[in-house]
Amino acid sequence: MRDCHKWGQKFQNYGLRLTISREAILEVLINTDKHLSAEDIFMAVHSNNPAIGLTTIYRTLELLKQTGIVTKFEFGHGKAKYELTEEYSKKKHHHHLICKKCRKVVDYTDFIMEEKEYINKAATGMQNKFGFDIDTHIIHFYGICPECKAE
Amino acid sequence: MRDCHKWGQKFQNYGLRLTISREAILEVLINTDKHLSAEDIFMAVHSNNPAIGLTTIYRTLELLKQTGIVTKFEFGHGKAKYELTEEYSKKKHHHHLICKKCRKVVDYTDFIMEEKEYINKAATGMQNKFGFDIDTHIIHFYGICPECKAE
DNA sequence: TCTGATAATGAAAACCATTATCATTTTGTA
DNA sequence: TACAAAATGATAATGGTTTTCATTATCAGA
Repeated sequence: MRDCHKWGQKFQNYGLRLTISREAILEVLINTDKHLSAEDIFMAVHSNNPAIGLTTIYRTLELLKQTGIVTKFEFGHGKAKYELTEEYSKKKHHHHLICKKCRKVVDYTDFIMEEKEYINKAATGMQNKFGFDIDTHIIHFYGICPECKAE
Repeated sequence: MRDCHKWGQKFQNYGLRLTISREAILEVLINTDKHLSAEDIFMAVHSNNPAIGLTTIYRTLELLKQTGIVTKFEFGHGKAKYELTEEYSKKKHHHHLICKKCRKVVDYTDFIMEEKEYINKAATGMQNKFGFDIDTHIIHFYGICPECKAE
């Protein structure tokens, strides 16, 4: 990687330090296209940096969430999953497709224009109706994946 | 109430019994327009039926979820919330608007046609692309409510 | 109505992801 | 280099949810 300028900057602005642990965690997040739990990240980091504890993973993820670098998702299966926000990720804007049986999560990137249209209308509507300022939305689709269907 | 035929039927089909506890829990769910946690339901049930324990609440909610009578939501603040599915509820199809500060949840029912259009396209797309059978989706909007903004 | 098989229940303990505590180490800066 | 602030790891605590297990309620058939 060695491309931490963007975060380095962000960390500075928040008075935070860019430490080995934090770099290692970011590196894991950058080099995956999966949806990792804190424990997944812990194990990935652990292979190179056995000294980094699970507590630090959680703390750092919380920090990264607060600075808008990662998003935390709860798919409803106990463990939360984390991924880089659009601004910091190579991934396109996407939603999640979750298999109710095996809990696999797949990204879905089509029909973004249609989605934007709907979301904008809805967000404006809510602004007017309730005075809520909307800044994020999530869309999850639940179903059964082909592998589980085949069983 | 005394209008349990629909569930009574459903319970029968699954070889389940329609007990006092289950009726009491359903009654609470019917007579609210809020998003209740297991504990909320426990407390509501407890006033009339002090003998019913929290374990039964959890077990029953899981059962109701499996039979498609209630939906479980995880808004990401610890406790899961439950509400009747559309088929069994007086509520219209709606989505959730969640205040990130005070965690209030508000229902939002507008722009359903636009939503349907987008969701149908997306669901069909996913069917074709991944072979996933989609049967539910959730849309959550996150923001700051007017009360929290005022503070 | 009784009876036995099965399902449902409550209390308590177990679970397990996440958070808080606190003493120690690391970091950036004077 | 020295010092204050931030970061860390090990451990304990938290808290919502599940399991366990002995007891009780329910239903179908005799």
